[in-house]
Formats: sequence, C-alpha cells, structure tokens
Amino acid sequence: MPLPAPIYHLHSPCSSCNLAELCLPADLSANEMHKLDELSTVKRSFARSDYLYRSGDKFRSLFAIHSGSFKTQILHEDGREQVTGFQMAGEIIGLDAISTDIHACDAVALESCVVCELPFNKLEALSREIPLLQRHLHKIMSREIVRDQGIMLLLGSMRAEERLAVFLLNLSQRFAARGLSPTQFQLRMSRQEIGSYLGLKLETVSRAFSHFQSERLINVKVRTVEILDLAGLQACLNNTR
Amino acid sequence: MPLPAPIYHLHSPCSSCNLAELCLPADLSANEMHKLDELSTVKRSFARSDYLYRSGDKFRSLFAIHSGSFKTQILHEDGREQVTGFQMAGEIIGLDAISTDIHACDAVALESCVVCELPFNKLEALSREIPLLQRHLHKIMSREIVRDQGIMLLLGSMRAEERLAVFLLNLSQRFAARGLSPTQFQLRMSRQEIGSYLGLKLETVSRAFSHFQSERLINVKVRTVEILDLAGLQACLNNTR
DNA sequence: CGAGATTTTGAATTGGGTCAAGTTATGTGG
DNA sequence: CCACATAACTTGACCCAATTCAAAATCTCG
Repeated sequence: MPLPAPIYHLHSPCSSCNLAELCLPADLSANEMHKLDELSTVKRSFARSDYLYRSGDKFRSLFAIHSGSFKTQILHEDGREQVTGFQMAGEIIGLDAISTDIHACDAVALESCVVCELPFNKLEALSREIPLLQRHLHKIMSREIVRDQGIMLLLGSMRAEERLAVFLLNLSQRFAARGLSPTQFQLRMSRQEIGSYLGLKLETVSRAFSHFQSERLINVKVRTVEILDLAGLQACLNNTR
Repeated sequence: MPLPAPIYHLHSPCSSCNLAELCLPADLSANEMHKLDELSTVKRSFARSDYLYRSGDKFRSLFAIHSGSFKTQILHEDGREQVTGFQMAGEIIGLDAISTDIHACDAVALESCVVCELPFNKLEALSREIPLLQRHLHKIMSREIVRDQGIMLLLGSMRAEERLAVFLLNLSQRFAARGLSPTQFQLRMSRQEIGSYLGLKLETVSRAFSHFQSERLINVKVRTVEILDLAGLQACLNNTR
C-alpha cells in the first residue's frame, strides 16, 4: 500500500506541507515563505475511519492533507447521506465551515492520513499581508465552487455509466498530477461511498464497473483499477445518449 | 434543511447596493463605509434574457444584484445544460470565475435587473485594509460552497417531489428574508429551468406541481404560486420514502 | 481459519423519462 | 386593444434505466 506522494505545487520540500494547495505559482520572498512556514506548526495523524472533524464542530482551522485521503459527507437527519467529495494529498479541506464558523459536514479518513492544521485567523492575517496568498486563497475557494457545480451537472444530467466514467477520469487526472500512474490505482472508497457521491446505489456502481470491464475499457478487481482505454472512457461522455 | 437559508444584511438603504450581501453585520467606520461606497460606481441594467456574463468571458468583477433575478447555467458541449442556481436581489454573482479568471458559467437575466459591478481587484485591496470585509467575503464564498453541497444532497438522494418541495421552501425563505410574502409569489423561471436545476424533466416538475395542488399543499397557476401548507411541504421531506 | 463486511449478479419492480396531443399564456404587429 | 402566432404548460400512455430485493461469491482481518 504505497502512500500517495504529496507532490502538488510543492516548491519547498515540505517542512511546510501546509503550503500544498496554498503554495503560489508566483514566487514569494524568503521572508514571506518563512511566515507561511510558521503558519502551520501542528501536524496530526489519522487512522482509517477517524474523523478529521464532524458536522457541528466549531471551526478554527483549515487542513492541508499531507498524505492519505478523506471523504466528506453530509448526514441528513432522516438517515440520508451524501458524500460530497473525496480529498487527497495536497488538497485543502474545511472550506465549508467558514460560512458559519461551524463545520457543515463530516470529514472521515479513508486510510492512514497526515494533515497540517492551518489556523484560519492566522491565514487571514497573513493573506492581508501577502496579496499573492490572498488571491490564492480566493482561487482555492472558487475552485471548490466550480468543482461542486461540475458535480451538480453530473448528478443532474448524466446517466449511471457516464457518472462513473467521469469519476474514474477525474481520479486518473488527480493521480497523474501527483506523479502517480493515471491508469493503475487503488480505490480507497467502497462501492457504497462511490454510489453516494455519484447519486447511485452501490449495485448500480458495481454493474457499471462490470460493464466497463466487459467493454475492455478497464480491468477492475474490487478496489484495484486499471484503465485500459482512457479515450474510450472519455467517449462514454460524448454519446449524447 | 437541505438548502441553508441565505442571510442578507441589507441595512444601508442602497446608495451602495453593492454592499448588499457584502455588508457586514458588525459596523464599519464611516471612513470604511465611504471606501466601500466608492467600490462600485457602475450600475448596469438588463432586460429579460440578457446575459450578465457568458462562460469564457474574462473575469474582472463580481456583481451585486440590486433588483431582479438571474439564473446561472453550465452548457456542456454535447448540449446538456444544467442550471446551477437562481440568484435574487442582494446576492453576489460571479464567484466561480475567480478560480481561473474566466467565467465558468452563463448568467442570464430572468426579468428586468439592475446590478452593481464590483471590480474584484479593488474588492481584494479593500478587504486587505478592512478585516471585517475580508471575513465577510470569505463567508460569502463559503456559503456558496455549502449551498452547492446542499444541492448535491438534493440531486443525489431526493425524489422528484422532495426536490420540488425543497425548491419551494427555499424560495419562500428567500422572499421572506426580503420582506416579501413567504407564501405568495411569482416564479421567474420556466418549468424547464426548474427542471434543469432540480435534475428533472419539465413534465415531471409540472406533474409534481399538480400533485401538490391536489394534496392542497399549494395553489399553482402557471407561474403564480401560493403555499397553503408550509408544514405539509416540509413534511414531504421527512417521509423517508 | 473463520466471521463479518463488501462486492457481484440475477430477477422483479418502479419512478421518472419519453413521446404525443391538447390547452393556456404571452407577446407582437396591425 | 385585438388577433394571431409562438412559447410554455398540462396531462395521458407507454417505456426503460436504475432501484429493490435476494442470494451467492469474494475479500479482509483478527
């Protein structure tokens, strides 16, 4: 079980893993880098199924995922649950809580994880001092909005197999961005969790996997996935039913 | 409560309509208020079906809706479309574009509208000077994330009538927050647009309206809606199928 | 090794989609 | 202001993709 390497705009080695997604493309001065390094002194480890935070918790910090991956989910009182995202190394988690100072969802570790805590007060203070950081924080939040709207499109107007194809292609891209294989990877989440994320039942997810395999688009054995035909998966989406 | 109630702070009359959603709960100094007023000098009017911006446009400004309402939509190349939101007076529109400096969706006027333009550079500069403004901007962005995740829950795990009930209750709340009747209002969007937003076909939306009417939960005549039984609509959601 | 969890597969069911026809609004030009 | 054309909405009948229910296979981990 190789842990995903935390490579994502990391131009400083990683004393400041906190910088992960936050790290600016444009270079900061040494002094600015230093301040950014000081931002997150606390690193925490989590085992599979540990909660990073729970819905209702007081918000104090964002978290930069140093290694491992999480799911975020909303639990509706009537038992309905919706997985709202899967986050991996180099991504920032907790943005939903800024709105009310209370976390709006649960974040659960899907495997062993290490995260850096980014106290939000300090992050705001620093981003007043460093305009590039401010802009970057805004971009991260906006990116999350765009991502969510993409999922609305998926949930609102795609068929089961299209949804799974989008899901696999997205994972593929994200692994590639971390220097991992875009065509061979381990799923860290169950069929049930994938289904919840994609608005499908777990049986439907399983059937779609099986169908892709029979079409020779992928090889899948439980949580081991090999993409055989990226273009073919892509083509699933263009078949306007 | 799938869709969180938006909170509007319309305390200044509206020489600075720009402040609408941006206006801070905590009071700003006179000097700060003045700077905020200067932020938006440009007001623009739109007729029904005019575009406020289009997907692909260069991003320069956010917009505060002074009056009227808009829809935002993503158009997928294969013709699929998804309405991602309906925005009304006092709300800020355009947050998705910060991520790439390119607008990621279309914003279309649903009726006659007036908007205030908020140049984003200036807004960022000002929010470095005024921490309360900075925090408020962050809250607005985070609120949008939470809203979108609520819609993911709706699209991912609710049945047609539940979705429409959520939609009507959300409109009701938002009208109430503006001092309008929470039980009698005009829809500004077509069945097709509601359907796109809710991940349903227009016929399904129409049937759900008719069914609510036959259950005496609402009166509906095309775009005129009267809610007869708010609690009853709410109860639709708790019936865990 | 064995128990519980997860995944796969099959068969039957159904909620919402599709297609079609009729009705009611809306807006434009005369 | 009216007549007419067009767009929007409603309703019915039929259909199908995904869900539900069920059972067997496989995996995971103590």
